Formats: sequence, C-alpha cells, structure tokens
Amino acid sequence: MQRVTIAQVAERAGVSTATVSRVLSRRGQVSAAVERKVRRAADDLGYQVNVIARALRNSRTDTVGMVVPSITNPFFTSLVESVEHALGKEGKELFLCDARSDPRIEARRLASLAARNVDGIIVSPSHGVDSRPAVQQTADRLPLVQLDRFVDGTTTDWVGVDDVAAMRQVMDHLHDGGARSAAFIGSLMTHSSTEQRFAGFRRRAEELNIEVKPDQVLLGDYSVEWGETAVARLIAEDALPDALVCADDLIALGATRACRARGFAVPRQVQVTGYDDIEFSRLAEPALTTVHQPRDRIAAEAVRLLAAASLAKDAERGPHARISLVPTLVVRDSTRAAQAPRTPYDGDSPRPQEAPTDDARPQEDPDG
Amino acid sequence: MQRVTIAQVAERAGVSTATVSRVLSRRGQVSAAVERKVRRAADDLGYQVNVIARALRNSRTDTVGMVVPSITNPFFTSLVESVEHALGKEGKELFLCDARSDPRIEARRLASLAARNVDGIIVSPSHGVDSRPAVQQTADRLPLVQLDRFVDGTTTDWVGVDDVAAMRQVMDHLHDGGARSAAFIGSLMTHSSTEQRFAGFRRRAEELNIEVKPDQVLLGDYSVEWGETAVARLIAEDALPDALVCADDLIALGATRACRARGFAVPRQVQVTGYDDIEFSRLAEPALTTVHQPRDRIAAEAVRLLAAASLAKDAERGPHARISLVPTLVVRDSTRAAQAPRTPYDGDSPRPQEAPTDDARPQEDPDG
DNA sequence: AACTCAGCTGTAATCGATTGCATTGAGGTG
DNA sequence: CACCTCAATGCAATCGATTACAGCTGAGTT
Repeated sequence: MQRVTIAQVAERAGVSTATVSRVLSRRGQVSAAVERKVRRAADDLGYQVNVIARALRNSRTDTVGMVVPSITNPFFTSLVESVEHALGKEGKELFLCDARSDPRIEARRLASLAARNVDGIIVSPSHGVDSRPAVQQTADRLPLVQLDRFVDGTTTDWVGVDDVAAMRQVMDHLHDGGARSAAFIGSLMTHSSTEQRFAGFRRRAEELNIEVKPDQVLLGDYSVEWGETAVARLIAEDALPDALVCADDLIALGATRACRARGFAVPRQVQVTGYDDIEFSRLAEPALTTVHQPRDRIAAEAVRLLAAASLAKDAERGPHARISLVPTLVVRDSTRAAQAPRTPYDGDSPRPQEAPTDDARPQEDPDG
Repeated sequence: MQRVTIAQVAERAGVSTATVSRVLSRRGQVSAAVERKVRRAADDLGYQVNVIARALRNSRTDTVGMVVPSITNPFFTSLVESVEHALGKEGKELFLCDARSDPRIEARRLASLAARNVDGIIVSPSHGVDSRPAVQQTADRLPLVQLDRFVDGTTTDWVGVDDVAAMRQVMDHLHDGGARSAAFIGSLMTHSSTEQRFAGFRRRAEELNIEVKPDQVLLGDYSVEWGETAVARLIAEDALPDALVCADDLIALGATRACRARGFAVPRQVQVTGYDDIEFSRLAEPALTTVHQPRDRIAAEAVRLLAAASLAKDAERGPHARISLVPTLVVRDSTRAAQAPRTPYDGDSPRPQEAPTDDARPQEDPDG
C-alpha cells in the first residue's frame, strides 16, 4: 500500500535524493543526461510526490480552506464553485467546510484548517458577532478573506457586493411598478448581509416615500420556510403591502409560494423580490426578480487578495482591503416593470448596470 | 506566524518531547504530576498539534476525500452534507472536490487526494466508462467507496439505491393515474444511474403495457435546460405522451416548465416524475412527484464501509460490498394519484415503503 | 603549470510528531 | 544486602521531501 518515495527513484536512477528532488521540482541545475535518467526512473516507478512530506518541509500546502454557513444554500454552492475555479488556475486546491450556521462549529473548522497548514482561508461568517473571536484569531495567524458577509469589528480583507446600492435599484424598480408600501423579510440582524440590505431598503424607501410599517419588518433566517411563515403572518394581520422585499432568494421563493397559496397574485397584487440570483429563482413561478451577484468576480478578487497576503507573509501586511462590487438587478416576472424593458440575464459577465472595473478597486481601510 | 511546537511545550514543562507527545495523544503511561505540568504548559502556550507532521509520521490524516460530478447539483450537495455529518461523528474531516463532470478533472482530483494521504475516498463517478482507470487505480491504493453512480467493471464497494425497484414504483403510480404511454428523459447512458433507471422504466412499462415509442427515449444531461429542450422536441414532433419519466429532478423541473409554457397542463394532460427529491422539487409549481433517496442512510453506510476497509488495511480485503437501499416514492402534484392517498414526506427517516434494514445488508460480490 | 570559477552532484540537517528501546529509580523479595 | 520488577521518562530514529553547504570536475585564464 505504501507508495514510491524519492529515495527509490534516486536508487533506480543511480543518483542522490537531492538530485531527484531538484529535477522533479525544477529547481537548481541538473545536467540534461541526469535529468532524463531521473524522469525515466520516476515514470517507471510511477512516482508521485508525498504532499504531506513536502508540506511539512515547506510549510506550504497549495491548499486554501473555505468555510460557508451552509453548503445546501445554492448561493454559497455557486460561490464555492467559482472559488474552486479561480483557485484551479493557480494550481491550488480547495478544502471546503460547512459550519451549519453555528459559530461554534465554524470555530472548530477554522482551527482545523489552520492546523492543516492551509495557505489561506476564505470564510463567509455564520454570525455577525459571535463569529468574531474565531475569525479574528485565525486571521492573526494566516491570510484570511471574508466573503459576502463579514464580522463586525474584525480587521481582515473582505470581498462582497454593495448591498445598499443594490437595494436602491430594487426599490426604484418596485416604485416604478407602482409600489407605495413595502415589507422587508430577512434573517435576524446577526448577519451583515441582512443588516446592509435592510439599511439600503429603509433608506431608499424613505426617499421614495414608500410606506414601511414597523411590523412589516420580519426577521427570521435564510430559508424557504421562513419566507412562508413571514407572509402567513402578514396576511393573518391583514398587513400585506404592495411589495415584499426579501433578503435572499430562498425567502423570496417561500414568500411567493405563500402569497399564491392564499390567493394573492404575484406580481399583480403583490410584487416580490429576492437577492442572490440562484438558479431556481429563474425557474420559479413566476420567475423571480432578484439581484445578481457577480460570483466569478467576487471569487477572483478573493483569490487575488489571498495570494497577495501570502506573499507579504509576516512582513507587516498593508492595510486590509474592502472590495465592494456593484451587483445587477435582474428583472423577471415577480415584479411589475413599468416601462423598464425586461432584461433576461443569467451569466456572470460584466453588464451595463454593473460598475466598471475601476469602481471596484480595493478601498484602503484605515484600521487595517 | 509559526506555531508552537511540541519541543517548546516540552521545554516549558521541563520534560522531553516524548513525554509531551504521550500526554497529548493519551498513549503510554505518564505520572499524574507530569501530566498536569505538560497540560498546563500546552495550554499556556496555546499549543495545537501540527496535523501535517502527525500525518507524515502516522500516515493517517483523519480526512476523507469526496469527489462529486457537480457541486451545484442539489442532490450531490445534500449528499455531501450527509456525508460530512456522518464523518463528523467519527472525528474525521471531509475534503470535497468537484469534477465538473469531466473524467480528466476527476482523475486529477483523485490523484491529488491520494497524494494528500486521505484515509479513504468517496466518489460518485462522472462517467460510467471513462472514469474507470482513475477510479480503479485509486481503489487499488486506498479504501474507496462509490456512491450513487458506479463505474462499469470496477471492483470497489458501492452504496446507492435500487433504481429498478424505484422505477417500478414510479411506473405503477403513473399507471394508476391513467398513463398508457410514456417517454423517458435522461442523461446519456454514460452514467450508471440513467442506465439503471432506464432499465427499470422499460421493464415495468412493458409489464404494464405502457407504450414507449423509440423516439420517446431522450438522452442528454442532468440539467434543467435539457429537460426543456427534450420536451420542446417531443411537442414539435407531436409526440407528447401521457407521462414524462425523468431521470432526475432537474430534468423534471425543466420538462414541467416547458410543458406549461406551451400550454400543456401538468398533471391533467401530462404527468411528470423526477428522481432524487431535491428541495426545490417540493417548491415547484406543481410540486414534483419524485423518488426520495435516503441520503443520510447512504452516507452512513459509505462511511461505515470506509472505516471497515481502513481497518482491514493491506490484509487482503474481503470481497467488496454492494449496498443497495430501496428509495421511497414521494407523491406530490405533478402526477394524478388514482386512489393512492397523498403521502407528504420530506425527511430522511425510514418509511414503510423503504426496505427494512435487513434487506440492505452488503451483498457479497463474487469478483471482489 | 597553477589557479579560478562555474556547473553539477552529494551529504546531511531540517520540518514536527511519534515510538521502539534504553535508562532510571523506587519498591519488593529472598 | 544483592537482585529483580515495573512504571516513568528520555534518547534518537523515523516518516519523505527540500535545501544549505561542501566537494568535485573540467574548462578557461594568466
């Protein structure tokens, strides 16, 4: 069961292990003749480096760890896919962990990744506050980038989207469609994403004079079930407004379903919007108007930041970057577009509405 | 940036590294007094084992690798979640890789996992034939279990469901609902899952005298798009039968959508069934009748097999097991139940229709 | 002819944890 | 008191790859 080692290759080629290592890792000078012999021997024996041994020696693993709150949430899944793709281009591998939305499990995962000497960590924190100790502690030891969500009061790199700008687009669109009152359905304010999205929602609602009653802000979690529950509650209290602004697509799908189940037509009587643009938002009935996150771009920036941080090493790392990309509103059938023409869009390439590259440059963060 | 090593702990505690190791890994005898000193020192310094070093020495990593065709397919995602859960109970970690349905990428992933000395590998092969060399080669070197799909002609453990039995249930149900003709929409026969499902479909269709015209067997891939395309083709040829039997839920969702878009009512004019019972099949309009796979059970069996194989080690491993679980038909709104009462079911616990545990025992495989 | 230098290759230390074997010393036995 | 036993602990080898340093060789220089 044990594999071929560099020593066996060396013996077969009649050289030292040092020479074999030099050939195989393309470092140092080796004569053409010897190189051929070594490669030959390695091939014959089917040699493969022992990544573990190499990692111990080099303290580099070419592996990046990623921790997400829930692997069953399609948004994170596709984000993971993008990250894996981006890493693949650099010859790195991804070690994926699911925190089950529990900061304690998250802390364990982070520690475990660190113990495994990953070169860096990408994390979308499970909790806006409780995730702090583990995230900060990990960030102190190795390069770490927060993705999408971030933890209050941590000083690390971050990549995500401008939720406030996105919500402005959403509200403008709903307003165009005739909405004069709205409800917000999100998760508890323990996630920065809900916080930001709510802030954007509230601000623009005020500016547009869209009414939001206090009991029309409903906070639960990111799930279809919560969307259904929240709407049931609104309907029970006879408080269904013109529009339901949901903090993610899962909630929106649940909300839509609940409306229809109780005889409220979407979008004729109630407009509904989501956030993330997961695949199923396109398939839902009616297809969901939502905010498309430029996942590939987010992933690419995260990988770039990690690489930069690894290079900087112990050398005092510069200030931390906060990269905020502007997402795109994808108008489908769950809202009433007034005059705005429908824009079918599902890809990941830049779009007119997306910010030009220059707007997405890292913004230096004073407390970095 | 470098971490505390066992040597520093030893120095602080005034003992040798051997003693520290013995204390921390609970092996060998150590006096209570020394043990206390060592633990104290370790805590003070915040010592954490270097998993890499330990792995090099022990050639065990407490990590299991998993390779799936596509991480964005919700079925695999939830399977991954179940596997992670099952492994967690054993104190093992999961290293997840996405093969992008490409046997070449898959081969690279497998090699990379092996090089990383994972203790075992769980793979759902991307291709029924082309995946063979890599899978077999990997299986020769370390414990490997195939999940859900399997590669033709490989001798490894396998855990999955009895597709033929499942299809029998599906066909019986459709027949009860009045279907007298049917089409099958699947992926190319390059996946054992489609192969098996199609075999079950065809056999029962014959027995029940359900008509299946040659051009009503449509093979593409596991995606919503393909479901839509296939149905468009059937309609264009005026060959839409009473029932559409789809090889997975994604296809079924696409098929349903295409039917409705073209004015065919589901289930009134066309019945549609899926396979896997992904979360969105419940949310679709109409909610999808599908086959629920006992994911937790599948995952648990796979983990159990891996553990057993690891123990057996080089000692000639016994014959390989093929564990086949019986899945459950979940009747929802995309089919016409005749008299069968609707059975809402979304959990993972055993059900009357599921085979009793005893039926799921490993079946000795002669060529193991 | 003596010397320099570059290019190639080998020796051995190193990464951090584990463990077989040796050593120590306390307590027990005849 | 000499000798034995056994628990507790330390020494040093080990896992496999990398690499600083040293040694060797032969071509080029003066």
